[in-house]
Amino acid sequence: MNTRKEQRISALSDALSQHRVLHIKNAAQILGVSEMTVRRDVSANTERFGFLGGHIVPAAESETDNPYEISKAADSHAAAKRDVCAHAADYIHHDETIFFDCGTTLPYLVDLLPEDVHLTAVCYSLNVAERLARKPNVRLVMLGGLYHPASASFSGSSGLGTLDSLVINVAFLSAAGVDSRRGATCAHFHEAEIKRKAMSRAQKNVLLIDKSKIGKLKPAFFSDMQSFDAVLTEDGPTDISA
Amino acid sequence: MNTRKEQRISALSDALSQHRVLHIKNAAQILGVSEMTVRRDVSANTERFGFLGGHIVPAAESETDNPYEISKAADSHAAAKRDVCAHAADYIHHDETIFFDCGTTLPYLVDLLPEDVHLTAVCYSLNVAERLARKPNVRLVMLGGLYHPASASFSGSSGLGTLDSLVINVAFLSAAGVDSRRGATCAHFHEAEIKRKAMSRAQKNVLLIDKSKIGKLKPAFFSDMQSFDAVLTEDGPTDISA
DNA sequence: AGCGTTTTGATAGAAATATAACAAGAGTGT
DNA sequence: ACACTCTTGTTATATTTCTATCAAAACGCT
Repeated sequence: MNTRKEQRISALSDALSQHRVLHIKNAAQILGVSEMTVRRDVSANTERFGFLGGHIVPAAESETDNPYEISKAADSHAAAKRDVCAHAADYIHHDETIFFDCGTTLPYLVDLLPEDVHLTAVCYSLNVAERLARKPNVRLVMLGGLYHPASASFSGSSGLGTLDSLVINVAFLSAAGVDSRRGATCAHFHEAEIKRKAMSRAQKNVLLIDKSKIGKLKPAFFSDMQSFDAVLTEDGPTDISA
Repeated sequence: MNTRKEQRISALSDALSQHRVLHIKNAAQILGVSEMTVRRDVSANTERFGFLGGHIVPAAESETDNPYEISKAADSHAAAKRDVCAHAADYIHHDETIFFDCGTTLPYLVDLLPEDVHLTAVCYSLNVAERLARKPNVRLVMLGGLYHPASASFSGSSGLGTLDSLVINVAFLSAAGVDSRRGATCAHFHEAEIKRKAMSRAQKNVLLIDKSKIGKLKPAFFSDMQSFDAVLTEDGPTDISA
């Protein structure tokens, strides 16, 4: 069975995968049917398509139901993270090899990278890799392994092995907890392992944290504070031991 | 300088990275300004934001100008690829380890995977990994290395080494060219290397191609046709040597 | 062909979004 | 404080999108 309707759905799906969004008018033209029919097709297939204004979008894009409950906290955290990363620009130079840690802070740093900066980037997080892959002048090296959804990162000996063959000029690290006496900690042990190895391979280690992390303690230790060449918060370079 | 406007832009950016789209009303509420101001902010920052219906979306999402010039060819290719993948479902069973090749066909296969199928997936392409990572019941193993934008895939000895430690039940492979006498070929040598290794580790090798690939020849050879346990096209299992 | 069902297109009215113009307010520098 | 500029909010209007309804067309079945 291959009804007309199914054919339209299929064609719609194709068109959408090309243009990421499609105006109903265009969709109607493409499918050779009326706008009304397009509307009906889309609303009958909410698992695949969604509406947004007068446009058709892939299902995932359509607006989440939560009209407004962005916690002020999460919101300001994000702003803080961007501020933190703004200070990191000073440590990035042309033609260097940079290690990007996983976590929610580092993606902001990648977004802030100028389009024209030419560098080799090393990462082990899907989030970060996606963004780095879009930069035209970045040579991307990814450490693979087993995927961990919680941090969108990979773990495994092959990644650690790859690090052994790399010279890293600067490593940008994040931490879920930072304490002047107990050092930098994160939530997962596999992350700590990669962080440690990356730091040992790097000429310069820069920790990027928003201030909310200071004083916190997480299960996986990966470095004492002395090992960082700089600690950047939203206020710029900061001395944690103080 | 950190004007009110810049703060809003920043906050908008944060809100957008949480919800992928944002209705103007909600944005106005979040930022504590009028809808008119939100509109002005968005239209003043077309590099970062776009409009879609009454909604704000990340810049990349907003509709491309081309109202309709989807080549019939490209269009039917996409449909063909989905059709090809539809036939592959028969080869996927619970709790097996599946290798996913890179290329433009395989992402369709991932999209077609049922949510509830539990399997270990091995891949070496960013496209495919992103999609696999979204599947709740998939344990993802990614082969890392140096990134190749042309195929969104990675190459390197660490990935090959990882394959050595895996047992693969089924490998789904793609090819840019298929010829009954000269075998399966692809555009890049680093891909061929991975494909060969993956095939050698797999109990079953399934080639997924749309029929347009038949008779074509590309620079990098990776397998003769006899080595495939099945060749699937949009017509289902096909005998290429015929 | 004839009948009932389903699908499609057209229309009109309601709701939402977009644009423009103007007034009120905030910020800057003298 | 004053004049000036820039930013923001409000209102009104035009345009677009949405929903519901009904008639026409296509389809399936006997």
